[in-house]
Amino acid sequence: MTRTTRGRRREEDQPEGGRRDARKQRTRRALLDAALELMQGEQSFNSISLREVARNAGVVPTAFYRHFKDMDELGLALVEEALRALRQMMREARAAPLPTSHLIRRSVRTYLRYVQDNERYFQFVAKERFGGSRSIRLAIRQGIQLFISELSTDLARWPFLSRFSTEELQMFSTMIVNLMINITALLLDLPYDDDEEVEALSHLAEQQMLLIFLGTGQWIPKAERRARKEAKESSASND
Amino acid sequence: MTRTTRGRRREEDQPEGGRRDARKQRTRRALLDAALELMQGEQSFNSISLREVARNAGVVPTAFYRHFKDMDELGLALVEEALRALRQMMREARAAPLPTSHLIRRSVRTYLRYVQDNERYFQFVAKERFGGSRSIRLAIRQGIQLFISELSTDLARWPFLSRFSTEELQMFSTMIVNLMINITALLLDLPYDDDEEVEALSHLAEQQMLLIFLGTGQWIPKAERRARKEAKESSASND
DNA sequence: GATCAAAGTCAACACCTGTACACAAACATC
DNA sequence: GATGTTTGTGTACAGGTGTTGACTTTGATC
Repeated sequence: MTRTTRGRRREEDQPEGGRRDARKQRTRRALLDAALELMQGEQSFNSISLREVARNAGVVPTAFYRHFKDMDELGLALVEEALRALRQMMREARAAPLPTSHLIRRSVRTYLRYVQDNERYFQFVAKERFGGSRSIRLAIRQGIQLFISELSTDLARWPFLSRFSTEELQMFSTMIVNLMINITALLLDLPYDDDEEVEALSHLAEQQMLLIFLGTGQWIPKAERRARKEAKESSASND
Repeated sequence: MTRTTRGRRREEDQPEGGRRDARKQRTRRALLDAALELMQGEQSFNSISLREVARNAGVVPTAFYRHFKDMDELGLALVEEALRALRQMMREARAAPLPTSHLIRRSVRTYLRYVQDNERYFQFVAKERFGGSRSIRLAIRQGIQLFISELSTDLARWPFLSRFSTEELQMFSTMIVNLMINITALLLDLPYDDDEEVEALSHLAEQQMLLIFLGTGQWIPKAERRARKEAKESSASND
């Protein structure tokens, strides 16, 4: 698909460094940015028009088609960008792991800071997670699911969680991620970056996460549950 | 505002039982239903047009204005209806309290059944909670907040939760409600009422709720936390 | 420098949108 | 039954929409 030229092109194949391509990427970016900007207000993705996006990108409507065949295609591109950025944040976090002291506190704050820095993307994802077209919703959910899986393999390394099955770890991760998504939505709805409010949200998230970890501490792994049940039954006569 | 007639009207004031009023209510309902129906598909609320709603209600566009001044006003009416129905469900649940055995299991199933029966409203709320206009978002959030408060006063009656402050109970309730909202969204996205899938979702919800309750069992009330800390400090010399 | 495909512009189309206004029918009140 | 209000209809307007096809400009390839 990329090979549109006549098939020659040897030396500089990967870089795509042509002045032409640079220009193309620039207006593509402009279109994506325009869409993101338009969604900052009241509008949802499928209530903004192709023409609006083009206008906002400083380009004529028909030029849009040189980059996306559809608004839907642009939407999927946005989802992909947003999730890729998120995954990278997580990869970085893994590379430089946080010290275990105050781990929850630090993780929450790092994440919320990241949300504030990439507000536009999160705004978009939050709105479209349930409100978007089927394809967009699916793409987002898939991305989040992947995120959950990665988190659960991280959790598996913790000593006091190692006794759980992957299925159980997935459940814990799901709850943590959902929790953070809810907090994210609240953060995005704050009128302006009010540090005090952000602080309150951080605290709330920490509390909720702590509650979940306390819960895991009491959770009886599925593997043990059957064993205990049998033990109880055999000891019933001893009572 | 209701008193549009010349001020007479004595005997049949409350019933509003005029043939005229009945007709008005009927088309008002038709408009609301039309909007709900249109949202069953891919569309979000602010991507459906006034004309579309009118057309779907079997009425001419200009007739719309006899009932709502705006699409936004219709949206708020839908929010109000949805939340009122939900609150009533809860009131009924309180009137005929569930037996404590398998309480979580029964509550979850009752609720999910209710969601399935009122699918259209939940579809609407789910989409507009983050995607809608500011006023709609606020109305929904306010309604959910009220719901959370009611749940937390219910929880306060449970013996093993009575030691917590209202603030803490609110947090627990928030988590439970958020959890159920997430499950609701998943339920709404099932292709068709696949009983097996619904069963799986029920189970998931029960597990997650159980985890939270396990967490509350380990949660140290704020009031005690200070006390324990002091006790620990004074006993430090004894170790 | 000639050639050619890609990126962007321009004008036009058929259609849909919200809203204003004048009007007809239905009903309640006297 | 006359009168006035309410509910819904019909027409019209100015403007926005997605998509088309033919065009110019621009940069890469030979």
